Amino acid sequence: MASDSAAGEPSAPREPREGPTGRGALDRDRILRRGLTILDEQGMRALTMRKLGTDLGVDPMALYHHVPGREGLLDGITDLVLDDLRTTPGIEIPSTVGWSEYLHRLGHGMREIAQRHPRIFPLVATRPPEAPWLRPPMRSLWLVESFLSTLVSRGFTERSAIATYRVFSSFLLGHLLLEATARGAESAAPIEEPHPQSAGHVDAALYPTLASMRDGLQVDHSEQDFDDALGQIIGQVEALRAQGDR
Amino acid sequence: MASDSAAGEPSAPREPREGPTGRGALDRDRILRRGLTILDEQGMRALTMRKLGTDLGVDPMALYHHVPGREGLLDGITDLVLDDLRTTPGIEIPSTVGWSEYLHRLGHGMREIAQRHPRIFPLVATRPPEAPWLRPPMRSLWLVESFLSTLVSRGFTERSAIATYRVFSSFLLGHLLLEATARGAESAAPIEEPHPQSAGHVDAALYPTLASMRDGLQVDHSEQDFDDALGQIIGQVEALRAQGDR
DNA sequence: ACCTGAACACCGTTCAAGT
DNA sequence: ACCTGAACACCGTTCAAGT
Repeated sequence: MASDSAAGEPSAPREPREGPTGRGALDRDRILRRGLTILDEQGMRALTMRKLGTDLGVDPMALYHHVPGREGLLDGITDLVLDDLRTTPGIEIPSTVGWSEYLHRLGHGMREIAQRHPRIFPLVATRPPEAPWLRPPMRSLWLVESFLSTLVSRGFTERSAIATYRVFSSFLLGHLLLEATARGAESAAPIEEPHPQSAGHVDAALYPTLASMRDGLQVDHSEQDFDDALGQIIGQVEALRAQGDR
Repeated sequence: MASDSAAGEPSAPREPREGPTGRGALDRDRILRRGLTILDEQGMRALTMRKLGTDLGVDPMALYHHVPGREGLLDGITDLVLDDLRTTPGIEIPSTVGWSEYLHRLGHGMREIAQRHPRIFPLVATRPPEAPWLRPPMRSLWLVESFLSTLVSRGFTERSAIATYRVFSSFLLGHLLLEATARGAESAAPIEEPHPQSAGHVDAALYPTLASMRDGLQVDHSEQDFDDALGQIIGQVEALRAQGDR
């Protein structure tokens, strides 16, 4: 909910400025947030340095004074989105909860972000990571730091904390990415809709099983499925923790 | 191994043609395969309609007679890569193996694809799915059909087959995508290398836990980790199957 | 210090014209 | 039927010039 304040209609937030090009009108944060809402509303291809510039009432080339090109803009937006996790209760100050509650909140906090920004979430998995040497690699080292230090302070050995990071991160990414692309494709189609009528039709001759199971396959249990899977993973982690260093 | 025959050096397969622009020189498959190797070797941004055209010794605009634009080109390449699974033993003719062996082979077959094409694999998760109504959505319906029909023929109920599809697909995607971005970032950097010397350095003041665990975090256990996780998932599926319809 | 405007080197795609 | 070439409407980015 925190970041959405900047994602509303472009009506009110223009007020405090003296004009579209008033002094102080441009800074990195304002650029990033405007880019974020364009991405949310219109998708990847609509986010253009030139359009973003004119959108902010400024010569497009002025952006380069605050942001290191388009690539850097995307990285900045991705980090901005992930930053919302910082204010999630139980992650902000993890010392108040046990490790399994921490994992639970982290999982659901991350899921909320993926739901809020389905068009952007794939970037979290796809952007070049801040620490490429990390296996698996990750953007936002602060998140990994928080993750590991929380587990260690709860009695995990170094080894089991690392194993947990690996199990948990790939689980989370897989689940949320699939959910996000489902939602992204759904809310997509600003102009593009390749098969408007064939949508949802399955050729029963080619794919008999698929066709007969169609009803079951299209029901959306994602909330329930996610929670089940999260529980499974936490169970696995419990086993990891119990066997400690080996 | 099957598709690599076309992805190798451009020495032998050029023979039957009379010249770079000889008649019949251009067809959809040749375009897709050339695009695939460019993507593998030079990454996303290097794949340009214009460059692909001249690369094939043809006016770039000729491509549009065989491929519906760049977006369609990417979809075609993604499908081409996934098609390699069709020849994987145990998936080609699944009736010869049990369900757990099938899942095992499917998992490892998919992993091989992700390893072979780390720059392309993210597209599998990211391209608009062929069946958006499917939860989770998926490209290549044939794969889902094969998956479900195999399970059903091994005695899975409809319900447990669907549940298995959900558990398995998100597991597989998460693991392989993280591995692929690791490899992709590694083999990337054709020109771009933002932090050549800071690479691998962690600020111990900012991230003390990360810094102290560095050695353990950078070891690559991915083969072992994948196999372990695959085993876990197959165990979960066993439980799903046993409890049948509910 | 920050913004501007022209310029450069590209893109994807359409379409009339060729063969 | 297939390929070509010019054209259109865009891109990201650099850089000298303004204020």
